[in-house]
Amino acid sequence: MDNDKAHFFDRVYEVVKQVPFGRVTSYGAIANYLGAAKSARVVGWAMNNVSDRETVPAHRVVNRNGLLTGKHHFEGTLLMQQLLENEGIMVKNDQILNFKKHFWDPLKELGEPF
DNA sequence: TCCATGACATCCA
DNA sequence: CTGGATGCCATGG
Repeated sequence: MDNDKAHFFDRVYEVVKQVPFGRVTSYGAIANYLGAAKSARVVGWAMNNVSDRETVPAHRVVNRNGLLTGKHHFEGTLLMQQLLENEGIMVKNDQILNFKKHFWDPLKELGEPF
């Protein structure tokens, strides 16, 4: 297997791990931070392929609309919402309220990797 | 190698 | 707001 391509997944994991408590980010933001804004789909794939759910808070990663599109991939349909609410994030109708307020942009917080 | 799918994003009707 | 279509990259049959 080519390690170069596999690095992309690890990159996603690292960024997600750096997401602070009570904050959320989007697939596109992570992809953009990695310099592949168009590869947002691959970011989601990395979440699905993630082995360490304990270290990788995938529940803090949602789509650009703040919608919990990936909640179906968790154990319970409400598990993802429960985890977010547990962090003080209000979720209504599978959508994060004040998403912009809880939004955590790696490019803005961590700064550009270059 | 080609085709289909996916936890996305963007555009257009 | 909703739905369809397109683009992107990676994985699997």
